[in-house]
Amino acid sequence: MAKNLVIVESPAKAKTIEKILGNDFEVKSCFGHIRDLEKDDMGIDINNNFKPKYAVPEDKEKIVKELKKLAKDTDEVWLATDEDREGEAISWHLCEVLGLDPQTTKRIVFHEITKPAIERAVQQPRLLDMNLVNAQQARRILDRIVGFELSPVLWRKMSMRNSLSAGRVQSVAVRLIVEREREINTFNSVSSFKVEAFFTAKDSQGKTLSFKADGPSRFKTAEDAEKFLQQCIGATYTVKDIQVKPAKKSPAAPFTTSTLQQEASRKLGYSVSKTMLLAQKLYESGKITYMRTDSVNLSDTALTDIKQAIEKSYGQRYHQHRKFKNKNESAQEAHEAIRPTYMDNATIDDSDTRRLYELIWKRTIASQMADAELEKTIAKIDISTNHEELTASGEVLKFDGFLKIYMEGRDDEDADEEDQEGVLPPLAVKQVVDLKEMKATERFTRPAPRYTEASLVKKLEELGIGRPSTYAPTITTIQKRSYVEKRDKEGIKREFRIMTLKADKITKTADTENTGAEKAKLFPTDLGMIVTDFLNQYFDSVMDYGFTAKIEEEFDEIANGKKVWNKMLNEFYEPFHQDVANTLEKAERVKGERLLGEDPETGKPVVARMGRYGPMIQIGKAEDEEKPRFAKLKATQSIETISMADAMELFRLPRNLGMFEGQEVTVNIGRFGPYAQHDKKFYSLKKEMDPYTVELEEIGPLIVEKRTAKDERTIKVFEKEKIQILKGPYGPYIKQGLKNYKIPKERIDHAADITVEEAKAIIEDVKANPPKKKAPPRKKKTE
DNA sequence: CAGTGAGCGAGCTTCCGCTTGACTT
Repeated sequence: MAKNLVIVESPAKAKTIEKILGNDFEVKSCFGHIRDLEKDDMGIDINNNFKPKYAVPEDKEKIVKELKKLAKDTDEVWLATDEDREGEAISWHLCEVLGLDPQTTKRIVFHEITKPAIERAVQQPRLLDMNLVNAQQARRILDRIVGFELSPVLWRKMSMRNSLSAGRVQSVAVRLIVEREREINTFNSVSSFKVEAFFTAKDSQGKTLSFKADGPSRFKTAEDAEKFLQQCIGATYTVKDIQVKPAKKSPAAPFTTSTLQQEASRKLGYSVSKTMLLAQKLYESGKITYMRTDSVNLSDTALTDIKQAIEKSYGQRYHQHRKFKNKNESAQEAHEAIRPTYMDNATIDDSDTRRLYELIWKRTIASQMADAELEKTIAKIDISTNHEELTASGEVLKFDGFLKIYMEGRDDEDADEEDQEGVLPPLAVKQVVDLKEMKATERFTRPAPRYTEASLVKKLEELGIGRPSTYAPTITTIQKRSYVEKRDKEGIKREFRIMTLKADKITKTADTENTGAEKAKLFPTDLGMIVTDFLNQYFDSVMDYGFTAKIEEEFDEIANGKKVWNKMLNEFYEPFHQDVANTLEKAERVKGERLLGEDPETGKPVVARMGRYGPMIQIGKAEDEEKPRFAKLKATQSIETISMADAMELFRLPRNLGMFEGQEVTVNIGRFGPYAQHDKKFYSLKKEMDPYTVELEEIGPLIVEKRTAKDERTIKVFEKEKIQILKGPYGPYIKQGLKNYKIPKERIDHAADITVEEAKAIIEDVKANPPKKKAPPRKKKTE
C-alpha cells in the first residue's frame, strides 16, 4: 500500500501522474463529481437557507466505495482535482464522503501535466478554499431551482405533452436560434449594382496582363448604374496614384474546446459531438492534452517542443514565440490549450482520428510561427469622361510564415470573391490602361446566416453561457427536446441583372443564382418558438442574454469572500419564485394559434396551431356541430410562416391512388412520416417520394421490395404459434408477436435448426430471467 | 409502428457541470 493517495478527476490523467510521482504515490480518479443534489424536493431545503441535500448517485457508488477503502489504508490523501470552482467543490465533496478533515487535508493544483509542474505542486500544498466551494454550491443550487421550477410551469401551461424542459443555458440557446430565424423571416433583401472594370496593361517585357478594378460605389438602382456606364463611353483610363503598403497576418491562438469544435465543423464538417468523441479518443490514447478547456495557454515544455519542431522543419525564421491571452473573462483555465502531447508526431496511424489530430497539430504549430508578410497595392484609375475613379487592389505574399501550414476557417461562407485579391501587373502613375469591359452586376443583401452547431457554441461562449464540458450536451438536449432541429434547406433561384459596357456599347442580360441554401443548420421548431415566447413573456430576467454574466459576477464575489452564498441565492429566489407563482396562477394555456383565413367552401376559420401531437391546421371550431378537420404540418413548414394556400393543400391527404393486386392503395402521413397502405400493411415512402404527388406506379415496386426484404430476413416461421426466427443486425433472434427474444449463445450458430418446442422454451426462459436493463428504474423516496 | 386534436387528472417528466463506460433483440 502506497503512503500517499492522490485523487484527480480523469483516469487518463491519473495514469500519467502516477508515472511522474513514483512509488510512494498511488494516483486514483474520482471520475468527476461524486455527489449531486437529490432529485426529491429539488434536493434543496429552501426554507432553511437553501441547505443542499446531497446524495451519491448510483453509478458513483462503486468508485466512492473504492476510494473510501484506499483513503483509510493510506497515510496521506492529496486532493488534486482541477483548479476551478467545480474542481474545488469536487475536492470538498471528497472530504465529506471520505471522512477527511477539510481543515487539514492537502489540496494541490496544476494547470499542466508536466513533471516540473507536478513536482512543484506537491511541494506547495494548500487547503480547501471554502469560498470557492460555496460559489459552486450557489451555482449548482441556482441551476437546479431554475430548471426544476421552470420545467413544471411548461408542463402545466403548454398544450403539448412532450417532456418539456427549461434551464439557464438551454433556454437561452434556443432563444438565439428562434430570434435568428425571425430575423431571417422578416429580412427584406435590397439589391444594388456593383461595378467592376476589367483592364489590360503591358509589363516591361511588353507582355499583356489583365487585372480588375472596382467601381466608385454601389449603385442603388439599375438606372443609376446604367447612367454611370454611359458616362464611361469613349473614356480613357489613366493610373492616377499608386500606393504600396506592407501588411501582415497573425496566426490564431491554439485550440480551446470551443474553437476546436468550430474549426472541425468548418474544415472537416464534424458535428460538435463527433468532434468531442474523437478528441476523447485522442486524449485517452495519450495523443493530445485534455479536450475540455477554455484556456489558450501552452506549457513551457510544450513551447520548447513546438519551437524545436518548427525550426527543424521550416527553419528559425519561421518561429515566433507568442503568448496568447484568453479574451473571455469567464475562462477558468484549469487546463492547458488543446495540443498534441508530442509535437514530433505530425500525424498518427489511427484513421478515425487522424484528420482531427492533424488539425490540432497544425493549429498548435502555427500558433508559434512567424507572421505572414504581405504587400498591398492600391491603384486609383482616373476616368476621363467623369469625375469618378476606379480602384484596383492587389496583394502579394512576401513571406508565408504560419500560412505555410495553417489558415483559420471562416463562418461567413459567402464572404465571396470580394476579399480574394489577385496580383496586379506592375503599373506606373500616368500610365494609360485599356478597358476590355465594364460590368454592373446586381447584388442582394443577405440576412445573417442560421447557426450551425459550432457557431452556436461560439455565440454561447461569447455570452459566457455554458462550459467546455456542456457545449456538446446542450446542443444535443435542445434537439432531443424538439426545440431545434438540424437540417438542410434548398435554395431558391433568383434572377439578377447584368449590364456590360464593351466596345462603347451597353448590353443588358440576366442570369440566375441560387440563394438561401443551407446545410446542417439549426432551425427552431414551432414548439421551440412557442416555448421561447412564453418564457420571454413571463421570465424575462432569466432569458436575458446577460443573465449568466450577471450571476457569474456574483459567484465571483462569493469566491472572493465578498458575498454570502445563501444571501445571494435568496436575492435571486424571492422575485423568481414570485414570477413562477404568478405565472402558474395567471398565464393562459398556450396553443400558439394563428388565424390564416376562411375555408372557401364552408366559410369556417382556418387556424394553424399546436396540438397535442405537434403543429397542425384546423378548419372549424371544436364547438361546431360538425367536427373540425385536422391536418398535420409538413416537417419544413411552420405555424409562423405557413400560407393559407399551403395550409389548404395539406387537406389533400389521405389520397387514394387506385388498385394494386386487387387492393386499394392509399397514401398518408403518419406518426413516422409518409406511408402507403395496401392490404392492411404499411410501407414507408422513400425520401424522394412526395405523398402529395406520388403515383400508383411508384408504390408497386415499393411493396414488392419490402416483401422480398422480409423474406430474406426470415429464417423460419411457426405460423400457428406466431413465432418467427429472424436475422437482425446483431445476428439471429426470435420474435413472437411484437416482442423479441435473444437466442442463447450456444444455439446461435444453429438458429435455423431450432424447433418450435425449443423456441418456446427459449421464450419462457427469457421471460423468467429478463435481461438486465442498462438503467434500472430509480428507487423511490427512502424516508 | 402508421390514431389522435376536449377535459379530467392517474403518474410521469425537468436543471448544469464534472467524468467515462455500457452495449444492443
